[in-house]
Amino acid sequence: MTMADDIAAMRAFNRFYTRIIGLLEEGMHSSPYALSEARVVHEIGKRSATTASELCEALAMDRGQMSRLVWRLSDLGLLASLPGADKRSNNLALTPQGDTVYRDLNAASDTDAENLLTPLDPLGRLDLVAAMRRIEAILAGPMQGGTLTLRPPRIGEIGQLIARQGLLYHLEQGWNREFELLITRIYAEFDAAPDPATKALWVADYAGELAGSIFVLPAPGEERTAQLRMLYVEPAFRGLGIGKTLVDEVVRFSRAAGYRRIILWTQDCLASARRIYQGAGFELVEEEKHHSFGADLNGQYWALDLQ
Amino acid sequence: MTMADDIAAMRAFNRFYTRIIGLLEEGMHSSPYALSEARVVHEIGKRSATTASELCEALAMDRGQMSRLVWRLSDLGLLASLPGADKRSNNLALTPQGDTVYRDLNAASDTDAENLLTPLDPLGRLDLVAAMRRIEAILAGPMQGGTLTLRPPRIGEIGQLIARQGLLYHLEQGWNREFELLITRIYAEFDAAPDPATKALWVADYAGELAGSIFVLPAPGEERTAQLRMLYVEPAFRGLGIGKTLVDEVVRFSRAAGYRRIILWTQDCLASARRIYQGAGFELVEEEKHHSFGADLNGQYWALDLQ
DNA sequence: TTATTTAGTTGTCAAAGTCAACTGTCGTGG
DNA sequence: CCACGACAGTTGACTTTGACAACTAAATAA
Repeated sequence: MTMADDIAAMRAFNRFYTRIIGLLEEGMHSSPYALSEARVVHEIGKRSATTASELCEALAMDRGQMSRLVWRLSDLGLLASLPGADKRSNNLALTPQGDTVYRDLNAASDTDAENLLTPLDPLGRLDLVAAMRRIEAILAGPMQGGTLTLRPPRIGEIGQLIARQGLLYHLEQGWNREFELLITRIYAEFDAAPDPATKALWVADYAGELAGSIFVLPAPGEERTAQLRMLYVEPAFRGLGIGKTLVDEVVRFSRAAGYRRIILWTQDCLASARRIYQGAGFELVEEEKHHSFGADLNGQYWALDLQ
Repeated sequence: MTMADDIAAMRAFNRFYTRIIGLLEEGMHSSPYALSEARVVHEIGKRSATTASELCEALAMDRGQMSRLVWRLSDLGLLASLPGADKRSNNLALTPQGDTVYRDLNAASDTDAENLLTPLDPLGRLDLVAAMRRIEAILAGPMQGGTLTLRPPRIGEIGQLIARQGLLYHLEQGWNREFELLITRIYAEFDAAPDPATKALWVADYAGELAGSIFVLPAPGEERTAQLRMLYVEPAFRGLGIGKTLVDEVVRFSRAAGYRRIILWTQDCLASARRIYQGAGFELVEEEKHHSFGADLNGQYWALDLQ
């Protein structure tokens, strides 16, 4: 996929979605309030109290226009402006009537959105929302206020983990489909491994997006030793401490499950992973050159003794 | 994920993307042409020749507005209107100067889009474009003019196939993660199977979207017998003959590879798949009740003799 | 033939958006 | 402390956009 193709696809989507947004705004037309009025009411309702200049900022509107809009909405009784500490600006808030208008507008927008969603089958809805979330996450950059939760994988996410890691290491490290095959086997083995009390897989869920994962299971042939595998963090969510959280969780779980030692295998080209292992107390046990996934690699065995 | 969550996510995306589109249109401001003029030039350039009413239709504009716009653009020398067979309407086309303006506007829009794409890492770009394609495919419904191609899977697509089928059959049939585990193993086995001349996996690519897949490999323990597995078509792309195309390709390949017989295993609850197998000449060999994937199922063995 | 639809033009308005000048108010550096 | 620049908001004058209706002329249907 070349840059020109990407640009063409993006422009096609922009044209397409401009129409969708146009359709949704058309719906607003039936309300007695103009679009800009509705946008202002919505914005104030969301923040519950602001100043005019903040509204200009948020809605990308002219100050003059905003001034007149505030007047009109105040005349209509939807808006109250009390002078604040700073006598240059007024604190704007919705009156009770304004609040009902806000709710009405919200309800109308909700049904508009619902009308787009209802004709879809459940899978389509799931996909649509996931794609929208993804676009936001990618274009807005690492979100500020997301919450991180570790949870077991949902159905379909094992496949996603395989797909993402196969693609990711192909792009970042140039590894070929041998690697995708390997991790497909690894995940199949994990699922097939017997005792659920000694193994666990966590998905890092950051603001609803799949941001990373890790799993741990008994190391083959070694007593009371756990094997940490498949640590991975989405590029878009790096630098948020997700990798550390995942490894810490594995260590916590392994202790609780009665393991005495955790081992792992990684490659020295994966620098940020190595830093996380070091930070968690792992120590390098052995190194070994090998040729895999179409690349010359330096495999590393790390271990952590749990007292 | 409830409907209310989906609606909230969709509205959040709409607000977000309204801003993005606003930013892109801002870029247009630097050009000497107004937004509506640019849009008309772009639309005519795309179709190379049209009438005013078609433009109104395509751009959702008022006829009066369009009439004046056409006049202005004609005055500026960008547009030529020759009377057509129907003397009520004029055929509109860009003059050479109009065409250069069209190209300039296009180039400007391209760089605007490029500016959004360049800060992204390759994976982010890939994801973004894929997500945009997906939204278009879902909201626009089955596209009319897409081309279907069968091709080998790209890196990362095996994982996608696992994810999609795991999720799909969970939603449609209520199957649990046992099924996802099974197909993870099946794909791992396929990849591990030895001779590449007797096995093949196809991905159905419809207009750039992953629309379905299938694979074939030697049946274990039976001489010169092929096993067809994992036929699947995305719900959004059903009714386009993709399933039939995939099965036909398997039959063609199996013949060419010297197989004498193709067998497959399916469940009777998968009605549309059964119809495709019947259409390709397969015959039901045996049925067997079993409990798998958290459901009571009726497994069916089908076979096709290749003369 | 007449009636109706379709394509396009023109006039009139209101709303939306732009620009610049203007009044107060705030905060800071000399 | 006070002069000055920055900031919040207002107002006037303007352009652009969009919406609606009345109109002409050609095409099409009854």
